[in-house]
Amino acid sequence: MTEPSQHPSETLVERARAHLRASGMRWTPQRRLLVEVLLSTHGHVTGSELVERCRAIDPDTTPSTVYRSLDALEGLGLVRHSHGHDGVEEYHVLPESVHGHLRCEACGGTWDISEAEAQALTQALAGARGFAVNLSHLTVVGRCAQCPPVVATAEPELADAEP
Amino acid sequence: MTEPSQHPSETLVERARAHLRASGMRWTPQRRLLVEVLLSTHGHVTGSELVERCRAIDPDTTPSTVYRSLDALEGLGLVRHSHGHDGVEEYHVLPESVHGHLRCEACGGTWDISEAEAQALTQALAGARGFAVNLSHLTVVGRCAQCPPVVATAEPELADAEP
DNA sequence: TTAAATGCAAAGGGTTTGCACCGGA
DNA sequence: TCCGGTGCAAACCCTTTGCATTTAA
Repeated sequence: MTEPSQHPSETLVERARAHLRASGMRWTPQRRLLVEVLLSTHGHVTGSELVERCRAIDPDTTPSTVYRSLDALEGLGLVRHSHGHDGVEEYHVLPESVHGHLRCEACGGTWDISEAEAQALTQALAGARGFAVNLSHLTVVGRCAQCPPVVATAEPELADAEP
Repeated sequence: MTEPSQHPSETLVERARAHLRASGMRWTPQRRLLVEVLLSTHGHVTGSELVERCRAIDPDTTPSTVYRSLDALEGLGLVRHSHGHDGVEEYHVLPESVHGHLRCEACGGTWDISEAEAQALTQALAGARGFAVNLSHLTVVGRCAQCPPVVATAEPELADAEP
């Protein structure tokens, strides 16, 4: 995976263009902008965030174009979407390797979960149920090491009132 | 309308009422209906599904009331919500035990994941990262044993074009 | 040339909110 | 009585769609 001369993302933009054109789709300024924004993105972004970011660069950006382009790019496998913490669609870019996500519900931080790290889960489920985990759709929510643990939720506990 | 019957849900409705009243909240026909609908619910329901189901029984049901009551009940710990497959909020009732969910992306079936079953994952993440998994927010997507495995996604593979 | 993409504006679906009235406790 | 709840309608947010126009190839 060594790119000889240029910025890695430079190459990726190039590839995105090639992919689009190879599929009979067109390489437009709007799509180029979107691809660049996507490539400058670390973890996940929601559709509306992408609209914003594109607009920050080109104020003429239109939501419909962004969403349609996102669709197109997704069809080519350049981006993928999953469901986010609040039920918002989230896109993430170029999954070089299949991985899941970890999100801290306190600080909002996110990290990747590698296949190796998820192995404990995938194997457990495969063994017990014959269930094949789709790692790219896995988001694990909880508390990261930096955030204080939950402070005794003071919960009514309806279900356990039973003697 | 007080049946001295011993349907388990009968008891739970009673408890829900007690909980509400203990918190200074009121027990209204609308809330009673919602609680009954919730208790007759197996897995998860979306807010709008709940609105529908309530409307099926009482056509005068109003969305705003349902959502507000859902909020109230959630505040008491009687229901919990998580994010669903398409990013829709999903409620599930009375989590007697904390558990996650398993969803087959082919047949749409869902199952619970017990703490024991998730232990492999939670321990792995706790050990490696000090991350405390919130099991009730865990949804694992994949293929169940009954559904055929994915048939070679024929994916463009942008990220790794050549060896 | 010519079909694909764009931009606009309007629709859509689920959820939320403001406000006056209603009704549990 | 009194404050929480209800109902209605309108607002909202994000996303999608129809259609005429533009534009990449």
